[in-house]
Amino acid sequence: MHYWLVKSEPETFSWADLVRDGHVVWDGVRNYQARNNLQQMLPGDMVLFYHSVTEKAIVGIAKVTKAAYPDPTDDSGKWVVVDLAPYRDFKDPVTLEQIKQDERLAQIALLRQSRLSVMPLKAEEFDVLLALGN
DNA sequence: GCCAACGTTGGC
DNA sequence: GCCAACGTTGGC
Repeated sequence: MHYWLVKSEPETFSWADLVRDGHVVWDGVRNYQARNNLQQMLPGDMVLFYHSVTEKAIVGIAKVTKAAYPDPTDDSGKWVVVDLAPYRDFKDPVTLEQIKQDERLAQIALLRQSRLSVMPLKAEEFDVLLALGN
């Protein structure tokens, strides 16, 4: 079991959209580091869902339902997607501000590499965020 | 709206 | 292979 965090602008695709649809093909990733992370995801892995730009908060937990396969929106064959399904809502969204203020999360990739859209989380970080989010 | 941090592109 | 120019992301 591994833990991950993905970002999405809620105006483009929100947690509510994922809950409504029941699943999503996580396509459009065009960054090598993000792709490498996608390739390591396995079914059952937990994925925290972060709303960037307007909300700046983690709002729910998704699960990987299908491991990496070629991105159908890409002709070059270089890029991959995974399938995600909603798993749990965060009762209390965990804001970027909260994350910054929690010393246990000082090393989180979200803060250290602000532009990365798919990143791994340590189990300890996941546990802290889960507790904050209820 | 601005800008820092990065990633990519293309000329040399 | 280097690096300047440019584009994008995302926080502020």
